[in-house]
Amino acid sequence: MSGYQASEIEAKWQEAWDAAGLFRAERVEGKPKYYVLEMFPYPSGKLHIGHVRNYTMGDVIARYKLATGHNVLHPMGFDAFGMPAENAAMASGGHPKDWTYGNIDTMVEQMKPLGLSLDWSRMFATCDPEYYGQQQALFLDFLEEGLVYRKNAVVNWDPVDMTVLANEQVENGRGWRSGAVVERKELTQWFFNISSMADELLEALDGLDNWPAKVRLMQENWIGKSRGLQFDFERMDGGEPITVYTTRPDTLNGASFVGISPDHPIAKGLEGDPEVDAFLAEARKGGTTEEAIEKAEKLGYDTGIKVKHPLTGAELPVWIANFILMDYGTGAIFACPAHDQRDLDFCRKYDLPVIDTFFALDVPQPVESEAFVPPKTEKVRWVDHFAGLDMATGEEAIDATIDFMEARGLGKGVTKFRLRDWGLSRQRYWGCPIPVVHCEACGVVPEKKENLPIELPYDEGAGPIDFSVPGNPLDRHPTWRDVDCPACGNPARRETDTMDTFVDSSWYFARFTAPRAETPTDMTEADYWMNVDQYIGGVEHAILHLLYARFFARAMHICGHLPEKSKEPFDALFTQGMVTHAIFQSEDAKGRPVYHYPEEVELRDGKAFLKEGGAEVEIIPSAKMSKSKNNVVDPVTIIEQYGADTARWFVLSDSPPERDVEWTAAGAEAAHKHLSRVWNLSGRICEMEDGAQGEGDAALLKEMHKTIHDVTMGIESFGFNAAIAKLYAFTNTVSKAKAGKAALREAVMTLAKLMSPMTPHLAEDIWAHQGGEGLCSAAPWPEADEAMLVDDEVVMPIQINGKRRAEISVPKDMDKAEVEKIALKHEAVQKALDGDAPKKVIVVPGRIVNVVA
RNA sequence: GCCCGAGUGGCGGAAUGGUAGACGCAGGGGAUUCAAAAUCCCCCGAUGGCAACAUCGUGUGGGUUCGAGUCCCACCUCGGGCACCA
Repeated sequence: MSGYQASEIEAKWQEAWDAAGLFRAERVEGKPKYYVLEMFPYPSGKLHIGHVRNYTMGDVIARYKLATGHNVLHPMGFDAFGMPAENAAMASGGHPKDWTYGNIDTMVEQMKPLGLSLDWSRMFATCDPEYYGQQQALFLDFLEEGLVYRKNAVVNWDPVDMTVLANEQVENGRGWRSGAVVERKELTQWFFNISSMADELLEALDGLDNWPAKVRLMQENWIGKSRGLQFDFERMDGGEPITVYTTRPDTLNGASFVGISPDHPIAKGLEGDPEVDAFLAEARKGGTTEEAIEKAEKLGYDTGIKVKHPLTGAELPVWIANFILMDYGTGAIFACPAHDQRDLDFCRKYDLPVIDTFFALDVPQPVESEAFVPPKTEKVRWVDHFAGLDMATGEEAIDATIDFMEARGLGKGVTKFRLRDWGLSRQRYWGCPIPVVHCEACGVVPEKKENLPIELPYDEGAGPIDFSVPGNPLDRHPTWRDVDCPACGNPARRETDTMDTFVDSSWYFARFTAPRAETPTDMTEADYWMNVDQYIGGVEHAILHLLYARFFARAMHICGHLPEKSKEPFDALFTQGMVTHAIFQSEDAKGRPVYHYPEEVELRDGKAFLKEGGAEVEIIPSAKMSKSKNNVVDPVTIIEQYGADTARWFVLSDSPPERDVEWTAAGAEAAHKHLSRVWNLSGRICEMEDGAQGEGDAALLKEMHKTIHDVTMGIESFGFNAAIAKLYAFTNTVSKAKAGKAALREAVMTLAKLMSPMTPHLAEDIWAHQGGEGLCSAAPWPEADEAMLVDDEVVMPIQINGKRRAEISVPKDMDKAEVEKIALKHEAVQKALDGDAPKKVIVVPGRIVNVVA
């Protein structure tokens, strides 16, 4: 035997699985199904080791479920629309479509050698017209149900390039290409009415027991349900009252001004005044992200308008402030600087009054430069509170205030959500066209379904699809825009905006259940395969993607494309960490950083040296892989060097799956050595003489059952690293066991089966060598014998005052009193007690004894 | 700025509120070898001690508990998200 040759083994078994059609998913009524899905990749060009980890995790689950008798659906596709394809076209010419499909081919080619148990027959890319045509059909259905509508919203506007920018294209408030200061500009856009489901999406989080608590919490905060007070400020000049919404009505006494958004109708009404225009222009500078708005310098403009405080009758000025969002509440607030840091900074800057409305119980200090913002559950002392409160918490005061205002007809308790409607229009080429037509006579007209898909124009060669000029090529296309109105037949213009790529990824999981259907889904298939039993992906998608998909599933149910049970489409969610890698960095003569590829570097005693020249380089550990830092590990290289099983084993072995894992060459080497060890072990067992039982048979069997139990639990609970640790330990046990051939053969075949979800090729090879029946991948999962899991004797540590001082070995079932008696007789305990009686003795059966002296 | 996580030996990490450091890497010692590679065996948190053992030790500071890596409060550092990156 020549040793473990991964490349030969892996190709051979992949062919065998293919030939057996092992991973082809077909609906079998009555057979329990299991749908495993990893978030599908963006076709960036090359497979990343992070993908390998992600898909291996899903594969472990898929293969395990196959072995436990499930009909497994494990599909793969590509999230193929998006900006990088246009950026590539901008940088080096070519067409986004060619770039994208080229990348998909490469990535599929790189993915196949990993031996993933995927049903490749179901593969699609979201840029396939067959897919996005169905997405257009969904859009039309949503439109009919009132789930899509048009309104104005702000975008990042580059005033030099005259184009809309993505947040990513805004760097420090400036356009990435032009360098011009970005402005916030309003545009009419399409919106999904996700806020109409805000309460439902919030309530349903409670039912998602198999989602990480942190994701549910993040979504809860994002939806941001709040109860507050909505009320009017009368204008002294008799104009339309200003309606404000506040979540802190209890601080109404401390109001020092009323603030309105630069996009508020009153602010717009003042446009034309050069001073106002100048301020609004200034206030609209910068990007649209909440982060940019929060961090921007707080600016205000006194409109000169005065309003009357509804309770005190005091006159308050109305200011336009750049940090007030038109999208949240009513776009108008009252500011209470004493109890809000942002308001306080603003008031100090513009010399507005600061009025304390409550003080801490112990030291009543007036607010100076720091706002007093205690938790809403803390009792504070109120100053002349209108509802007659003296000592009360913020929560109590808020309720009392709302009651007080409602009773007098001055305001209304209102529940609002932070969640905004989902703007889906993108002024870009490489996305799903929005299937509507603008007609002068008929207005916005939906396309007829029989005209779908509305395909993107390809226009081979140079020409209309040109990215050397800023803006959307569809918008300047000479012919694509021109259509006849589907309603009246007169000349009209096609909508040139395309859909947000989040739309593409909001229903692909449903499409996988019937990827070639002539409608978005096939209800028979959807009813059988849905829901996704286990969804796996990065935490970075905790909010947007997962919330949008939840909305889409509900919307699809309303339109009859998904069953009721799929309103929550993902039964269980797991969020995995990234794969990181050290950066090897030195400096050039001018002190600029130079990054070295891992293969250029040699490691000795924890230090890194250049292979060429031998100079020492700095090691920066655990950095996110990035092309510009030269620390990307290419899975293809790893597979060529060690094989897919080694790569799979390594990415699962060291770190817990939800955390980042650091790729190290030493770790990969070690994983490969271990797999060789197992392979050799199997070989040695094959060559043994038949016959005699070994003295270690019973002990080996016992360890085997414990390992089955631990590994099974490990896989079920996503503790892959811990499961692998048990497999290491069991390998050591088997190789040291003084057992007969039959027992060893059973042990190593069990080891192979337990390893098969992680290292399926190696497992298959060992299975065949040991004469296993059929394919290892198709063999049933072993079951642990409960009787084998318990030891008759247990070692119990004895603590004295919480510190471990001794241990005793007692029968497993010995009762507490007996254990206590033995423990107290122990010399260490006797010594500690020094003749006194113990104050207390705690015996936790089978675990520990603690003597309090 | 706001929301959510994470922090344990030289390193990756293990540990239903119950013996902190399983398992792996690196390192040290030994066996084998003419020698090396490969392989196999043993040791391996810090400090003190020949040793038995003792003290300290899970980012920092407090707290709850017979007992805290685990629960609570405050803080520090790093990571994710902030609605047009996917």
